[in-house]
Amino acid sequence: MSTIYDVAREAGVSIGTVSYVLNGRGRISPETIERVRQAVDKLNYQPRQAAKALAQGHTNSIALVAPAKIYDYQMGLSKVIDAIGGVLAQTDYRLLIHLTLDRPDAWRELEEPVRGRQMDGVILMHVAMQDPRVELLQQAEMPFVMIGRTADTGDIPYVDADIEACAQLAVDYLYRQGYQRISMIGETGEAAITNRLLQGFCGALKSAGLPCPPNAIINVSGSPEEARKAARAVLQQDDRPNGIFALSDSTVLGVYSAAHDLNLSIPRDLAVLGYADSPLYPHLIPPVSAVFGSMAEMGEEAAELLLLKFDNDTSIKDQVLIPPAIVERESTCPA
Amino acid sequence: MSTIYDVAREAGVSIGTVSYVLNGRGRISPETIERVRQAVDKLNYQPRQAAKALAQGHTNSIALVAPAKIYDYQMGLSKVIDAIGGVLAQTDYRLLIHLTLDRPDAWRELEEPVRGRQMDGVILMHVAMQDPRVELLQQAEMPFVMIGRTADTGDIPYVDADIEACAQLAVDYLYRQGYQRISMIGETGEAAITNRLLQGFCGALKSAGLPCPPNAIINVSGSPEEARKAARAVLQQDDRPNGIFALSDSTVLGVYSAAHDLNLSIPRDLAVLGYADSPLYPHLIPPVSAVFGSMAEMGEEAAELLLLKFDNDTSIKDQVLIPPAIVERESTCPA
DNA sequence: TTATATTGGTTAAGCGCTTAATCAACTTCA
DNA sequence: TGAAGTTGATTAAGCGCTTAACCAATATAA
Repeated sequence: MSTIYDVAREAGVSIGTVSYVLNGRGRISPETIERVRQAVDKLNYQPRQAAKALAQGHTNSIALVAPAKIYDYQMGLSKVIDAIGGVLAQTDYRLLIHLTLDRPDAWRELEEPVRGRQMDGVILMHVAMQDPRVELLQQAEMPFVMIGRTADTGDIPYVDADIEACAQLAVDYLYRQGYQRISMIGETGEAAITNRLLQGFCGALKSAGLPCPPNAIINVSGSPEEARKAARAVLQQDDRPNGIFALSDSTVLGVYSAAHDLNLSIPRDLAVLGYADSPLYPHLIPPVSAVFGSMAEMGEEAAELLLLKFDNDTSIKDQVLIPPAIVERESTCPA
Repeated sequence: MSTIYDVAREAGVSIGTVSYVLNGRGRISPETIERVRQAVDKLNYQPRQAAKALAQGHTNSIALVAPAKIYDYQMGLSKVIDAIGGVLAQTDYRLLIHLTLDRPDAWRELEEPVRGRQMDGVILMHVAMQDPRVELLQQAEMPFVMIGRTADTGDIPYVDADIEACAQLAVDYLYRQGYQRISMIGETGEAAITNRLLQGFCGALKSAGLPCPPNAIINVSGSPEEARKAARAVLQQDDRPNGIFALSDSTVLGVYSAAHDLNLSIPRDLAVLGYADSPLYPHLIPPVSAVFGSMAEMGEEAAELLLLKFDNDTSIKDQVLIPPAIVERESTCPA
């Protein structure tokens, strides 16, 4: 591999000049620029990133950290990547992705890169507020933004769907479609999220003049199997729900299976409303209606927020809630 | 952030000693090691990766490059990551992930990191042999291994499922289950792959004493919609197939929808056999039988192969084919 | 006792860049 | 004509590590 010295020699200039040309700074004459360019091409030169990073004190890359749990991908990872990539393309930042396996202590794999400054900033996606990585980032004074979690404390920047509004909208919508007995099933992860969901849920019921049932939310782990079991149990009760708000695509899969088990037809006997913008939804049978805040918007906001942090702009709003919308498909019987 | 100088001062030794302690090399007394350790802890020191990389000439990280196309995730990305992670955990290599968006020229985003030596090696997953990135890696003399593609030329190292054997096994299996009119639908990507599939497909038919039909393989883009249309067209023919080998999970989704459109019951009227080990398969209705070579095995092999390349071990077999297996679920009517 | 290893470090060069400071050669202007 | 910019470079220090080479002190062997 050729170095900046080779290029300098080839072009008959000093390495400083080469550096200035490559970075478009300094005062260099057009002829010299051209000579350097040609030398670069001829030698097929590309600056070594480690050297650049060491000299500059930053790496010009940001990392997206997300769980590798497969069904989470469906929850819009690619849309987020797309959006972040779009924003970063305007800058000279690059995007690294750290997918964390679902193993105990897997978070530690982030320690070396973060504290060793492999990146300038981090976007944490679908990572719980209490996750040790949050503290890691804070202690390492690494700028970061969370996606898909709403913080309770004021000092953690995040972009999230307005899940309270989501729950409200979901219930509202189902109710208006004629489904009056509504349950939520899914993995809420944290108490804070559960509470926010219940808030929206009960709020919607109340404004419809209905009481807020106990056990409105059925918490299951992320796997479709668990959701299937839970849904089956609920759907066998006397006063079984006729509308289910399923909090992830894997929950939807479970609920669909449960409905099939019990010979319930969707949407005739049971409405299923998904959460998030899973690419799976249009392709299940029947296609799944869903409520969600745009992942693309969240990705964009998060990226921009992080970039602002780099300019240590303190005047920015650190907490962004994306308003939800409904996509109507066939699992909820459009009136 | 503290540097190695701070640690050296704190421990009362030279920076060389600190470096030796941290890397477990050199000859250092237990007492000195302890002192350095304490200084490291006290100052919360972590070596800056850029400095380390520059001094050592390598970064101790390898990159997994894969398309960000969402349905591809299902084809085992997380299993591959898991497997690679498992292998790398034994070493001191770290795994970076570069997800390439489905945009023209998106491959160029790999140019800077690769030529700038941000990683020591690359694993290319589900990337075509003719992809410009292959040439990029070769020109940059960056060690790499491909996953999920079989090379025709001898000089490109790869790990892939034995797709010829997959097709053969698929047909064989369907045939034995009583499905005699079999079609393949999916995105083959390259002519080489199509040919290999046909080879296995027709081989199996021939050994069953059947002729090899024209149009045995229906090539569609990766989207479920296209697969749905194609499947619907095929299933409306006079002599419609009663068994379909669907080459990806998104194809399976399309075929399932098509069957539903035409009121065909799976597996009674139509058997559907998926390809690859998608986590989706167990959760569709009915659960999807599939044939595939283990993604975990592929990931492991690829990682080990790459590590061997680092020791420029030339004596290694560069081409690995993983033998396929069948997972029987309910979409193919177990006899 | 003297030559020879061994132990436990230190020294300093080098990795390949960036960039502030500097400088020589021209212009411009009073 | 000389002082003051301006242009287009060069110089050299520094980023934070690694590591070969070296060295002093102590242990071992002849």
